[in-house]
Amino acid sequence: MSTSDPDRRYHHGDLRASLVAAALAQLEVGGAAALSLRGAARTCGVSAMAPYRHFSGKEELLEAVAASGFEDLAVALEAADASADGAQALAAQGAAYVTFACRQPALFRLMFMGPGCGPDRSRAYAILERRAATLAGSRMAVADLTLAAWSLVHGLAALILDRRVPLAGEAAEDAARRITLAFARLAAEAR
Amino acid sequence: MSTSDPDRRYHHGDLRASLVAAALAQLEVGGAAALSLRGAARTCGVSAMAPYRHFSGKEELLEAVAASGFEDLAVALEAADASADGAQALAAQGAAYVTFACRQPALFRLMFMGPGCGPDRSRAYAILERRAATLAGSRMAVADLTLAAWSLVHGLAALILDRRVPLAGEAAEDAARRITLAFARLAAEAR
DNA sequence: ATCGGATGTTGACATCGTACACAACCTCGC
DNA sequence: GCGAGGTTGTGTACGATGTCAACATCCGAT
Repeated sequence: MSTSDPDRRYHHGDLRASLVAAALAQLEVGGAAALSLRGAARTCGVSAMAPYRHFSGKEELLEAVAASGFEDLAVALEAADASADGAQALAAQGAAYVTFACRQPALFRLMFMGPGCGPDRSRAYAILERRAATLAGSRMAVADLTLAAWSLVHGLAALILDRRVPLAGEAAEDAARRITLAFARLAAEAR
Repeated sequence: MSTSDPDRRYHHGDLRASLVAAALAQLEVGGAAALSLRGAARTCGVSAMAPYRHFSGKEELLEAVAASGFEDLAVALEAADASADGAQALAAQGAAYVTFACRQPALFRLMFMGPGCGPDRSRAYAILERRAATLAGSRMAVADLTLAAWSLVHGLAALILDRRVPLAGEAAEDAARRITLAFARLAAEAR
């Protein structure tokens, strides 16, 4: 009707994307515990049941949030993978991985420890594998090297996020670069 | 009173331990999502408020559960650390770490991704560090080597648990042993 | 213009974590 | 013995959450 506030249209326009954005925002400020379906709906100015028109339930919303996180991760890794030197590039990827985790800890956790554990070898994996292939040799197959490199940075990120290791901010990224580089050189020399 | 059922004593006897055990059991069957304070109380045949006499809230119960998990982990790592050869021992520790995670996935998650993120360099860390010290050299300091080894197995475990990697059961442990061993040898040779 | 599907709303329910007040029990000092 | 006082468990209540069912509103194709 003509008299009503344009912000209060019955139809939201793009609720699905707004819900994902709201969930992401909530994730950043309050951690995973503060993420509620109702809260996201409230943020979008919509009723508690509206999200169910776009997601089958809470879990599916979280999966969508995680998916958007994987997109960002892939972009960050691709950007870091610039150096011509294989070991340097791998180290840069490692640092970028840890940086991503440190900057969006709750998102990172959700992406990996979340309820949706789909076996999706993501785009990020492909980027890493491409680099690892240039370093692999007889001592370590490509698959193992890729898995080792990924485990290394993933574990480092996880340990840092959970404060299992006294590193934070810049120091964390430095450690990631240093360790990934050492690992890459070890692998390259032993080829 | 003499007529009452002995199972229905007003005092439970050892509620605290029973609650931790109940939570652990629930964790194994239904994952972290199925873990509720009320549920644990119900399992123990006690009112919903009783747990608050032993824990300040849900978080503290979870911390107690996690602590019991760390105990078990340390025991498992210590048992695996038997071999005289440093690289072999490190590989065995890595396999044991992954095995632990695979056998009690929800517990493992709770221990690390749980709400309580205390900077406790646990006993498990000391065991690992001792081994790593025998392999470190000029190329990689003890601290970095320890951190790298831990990150490697921790990341591997995390990726396996979240099905990010197509490994399960025996294959997972094999991969852990293989990769940890390769890493340890690389480090030892480059010393 | 209208009809149907997509989108949102209201109301209700079970469950959860937790606060407050009260009851049963155990352990002392006497 | 026995009663005082702390310890442990109970009952009730409140607000928040995820989800179901039924209903309302809107937009686009016909």
